[in-house]
Amino acid sequence: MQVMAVTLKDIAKKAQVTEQAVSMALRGHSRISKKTKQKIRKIAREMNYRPNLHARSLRRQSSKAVGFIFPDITYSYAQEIAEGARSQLNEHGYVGLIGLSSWNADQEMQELELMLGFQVEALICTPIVGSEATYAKAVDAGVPLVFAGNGLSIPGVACVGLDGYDAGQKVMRHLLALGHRRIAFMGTESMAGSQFLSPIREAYFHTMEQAGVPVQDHMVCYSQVGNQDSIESIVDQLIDLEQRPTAICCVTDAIAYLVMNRLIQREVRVPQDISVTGIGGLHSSSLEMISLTTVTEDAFRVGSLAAQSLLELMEEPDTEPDRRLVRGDLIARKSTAPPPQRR
Amino acid sequence: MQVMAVTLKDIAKKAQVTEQAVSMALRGHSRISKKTKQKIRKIAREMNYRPNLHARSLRRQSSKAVGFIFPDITYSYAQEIAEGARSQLNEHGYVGLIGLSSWNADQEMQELELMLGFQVEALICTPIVGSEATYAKAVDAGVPLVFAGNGLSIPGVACVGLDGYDAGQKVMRHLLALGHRRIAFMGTESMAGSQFLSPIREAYFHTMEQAGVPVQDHMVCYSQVGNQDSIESIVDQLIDLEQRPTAICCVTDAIAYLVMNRLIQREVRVPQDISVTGIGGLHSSSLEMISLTTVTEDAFRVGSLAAQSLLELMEEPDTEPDRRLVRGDLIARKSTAPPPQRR
DNA sequence: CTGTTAGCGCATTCAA
DNA sequence: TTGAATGCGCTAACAG
Repeated sequence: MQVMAVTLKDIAKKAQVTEQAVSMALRGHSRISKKTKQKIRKIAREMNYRPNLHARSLRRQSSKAVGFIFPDITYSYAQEIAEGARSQLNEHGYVGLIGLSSWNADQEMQELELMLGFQVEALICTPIVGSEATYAKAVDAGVPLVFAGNGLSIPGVACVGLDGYDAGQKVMRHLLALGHRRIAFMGTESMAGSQFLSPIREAYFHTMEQAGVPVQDHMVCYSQVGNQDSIESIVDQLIDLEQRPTAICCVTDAIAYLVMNRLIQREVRVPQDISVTGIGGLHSSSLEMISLTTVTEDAFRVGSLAAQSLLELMEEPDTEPDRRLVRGDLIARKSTAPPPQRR
Repeated sequence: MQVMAVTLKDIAKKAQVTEQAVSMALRGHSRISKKTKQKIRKIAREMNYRPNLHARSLRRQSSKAVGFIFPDITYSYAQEIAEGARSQLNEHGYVGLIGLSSWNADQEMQELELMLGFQVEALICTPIVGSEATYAKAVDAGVPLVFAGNGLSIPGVACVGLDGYDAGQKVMRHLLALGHRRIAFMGTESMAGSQFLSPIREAYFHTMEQAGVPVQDHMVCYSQVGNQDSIESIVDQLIDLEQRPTAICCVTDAIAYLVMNRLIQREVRVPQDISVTGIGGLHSSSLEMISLTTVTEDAFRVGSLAAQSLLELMEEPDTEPDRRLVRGDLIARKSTAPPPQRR
C-alpha cells in the first residue's frame, strides 16, 4: 500500500489547532498570528506536507492550470512556446500541463479531453493540420483557447504564429535577388486548409508575378505530410526535368532537410547546382553541415504573446479573439547561392 | 464568468434519476438496467458531460495518472519514451502528465512538486545531470519512480537507459577497426557523477588498453555542458596539436554535431582528416548532411520498459528497483573512415 | 480576531 | 435492484 499522504488534519492534530487555521497559516492569511504561523509552517515542513491539488481545485472551483497540447516536441517549438507562455502565466499563479498528440488526431482528442477533465482554465495548443475543429469542444466548454506556433486557426479562436505570407515573401525575394528564375515550390498536400501554409503559397505566386517571372505548373509540388518517399520522388522528378529548377522553396525546414538530403544523394550540389530554402528555423538549421537558409520565428515570443492573449480572454471573455502574426527574420546561410551559369 | 460545467447532478435531474444511478450508468456498472443506461448516456452526451477528474481522484484516492518529467525535448527522446510508456500505461487505465524542466534544476523541482500535488501514482523522469537527488522527494512520498533514457540514476531508484559501456565499446571498436590509434575523447565536465556517461569513459580506456594503444592525457577532454564555445576551443586545441587525433569519440550526438561543426569551420574534412562519433542517435543524425556514426537507442522500448518497471513497482512496492540497460546498435555512417595515411 | 459549519463533484458504503 | 448517507482534502462563508 502507498503511504498515506499527510493532510491538513494531520498537521492540525500535531499543532493542536484547527484544520482551517493550518490552511490559512500555510497560505499566509493575515488572520493567523505570526507566531503560530511559524510554528505551523515548521511542523508542515517537518511532516513533508504537500497540498492535494485535486481537493484544492475542487473546492476553489478553479484549477489555476492551463493546458498545452503539442503535436510533437522534436519538430516544433513546443519547448520555447511553453517557456514563453510560462514566463507570463507563472506570475499570475498558473501552472501548466502538457499533452502530446504525436501527430495523431485521436490522441489529440484524448489529450484535450484530459485537459478539460482537469478543468484547465485555458488552453494553448498547436493543432495538427486538419484537426483544428477538434477544439470546438474546448470552445463549447467555455475554455479560452489560443492556437500557437504554426499559424493554424479556426474562426473565433485566437492565434499567434509566424506570418506565413511575410515569410514566403522573404525567401522568394531572397532567391529572386540572387538571380533565380526557375524556382520550384514544395508544399504539402493538405496545405489548402492551413492558414499558415496557404499564405506561403500565395506569397510564392505573388512574388513571382511581381518579378515578372511566369510560374510553371510542374514546378509547384505538394508532398504527403511526413512521407519521406513522397518527397524523394518529387525531388527526383524535379531534377530529371529538361529545365530543372535552380532553387526549391520549401514550406518548412523539415521538408527542406529531406529535399537537401535527396539532392545530395542524387549528387546534386547544394547550393552550386540547386539552392534550397526552408521556413520555420529549426535549431539544427544553423549547423554548418546543414546551414539552411530559412525564416526563423521567435518561439519564446510566440508563447508570451499566446499567454497574453489568454490572460486577456480570461479577464474579458467577450473580447474578440484576435490573430497575431509575428514576422520572422530571413537567415541567409549556405544552402542558397546564385544559380549556375547557363552553358 | 465561465460557464458552469455540467455535473452528475444536472444529468440526474434531467433524467429523473439519482445522481448515483448516473454515476454507475456512465461507468457501465451492472446495477443499472440496460434501458436506463442508454437513456442516461444519451442525455449525458447531449449535455456534453465530462467527469471532473479532480473530484474523481479525490474520491477514489487515486488519480490514475503518471507523471513524466523531461529536461527538454529537442535533445532527448522524450517523445518516444512517452509514447512507449503510454502504450503500456493506457492499457491499465492510466493517463500521463508531462512536465518540462528546461534543463533548469529549479524548474525541475517545481514540476516535480506539481506532479506530486496532483497525486500522480508513478513518475517516469529523465533527470538533468546532478539533480537526481531532487527526486528523493518522490521516493519519500512513496511514489514509484523510474529514471528513463539517459542512464542516470540514484540508489534505490529503478532506471532504464542505454548501456553506456556497451555503446562506448562499440564506437571505440569501430574506430580501432578502421585503423585509428590517436583517438580523442570528448566528455563533459560533470560526467563523473553520471552512471551513463562514466561508463562510456571507462569503455574508452578499457578498449584502448585492450587494443594495446596508450591513452594520451591531452586527448581526453571535458567540455562544459551545453556550452558551444567550450567545445569549440577544445576542438581548436586538438587540431592544433603537433600530433592531432585522427578521430574524436564524443559522448553524445549533440556534442558530436558541434564538434563536426567546428571542424568544418576550421576546414578540417570529416571523415577524411578526422572521424567523429556520437552516442544516442538523434534523429537528424541520419540526414545525409550530418550522417553521424553513432549508437542508437530504441527509445520507444526504453519507454515501454520503464512503464513495465513502474507497473511492477506499483503492484509490488517492495520489489527491489532494478536497473535495466538496453544495448544500442552501432550505425556506421559517413562521419567515420580510416585515418589519413601518414605522409 | 477565532471557531464552526458547510460543500465542491464524485464513488463507495450502507440500508431498504 | 434501488435509494440515501457519508466522506475524500480543502477552503470559504459564516457566526461567535
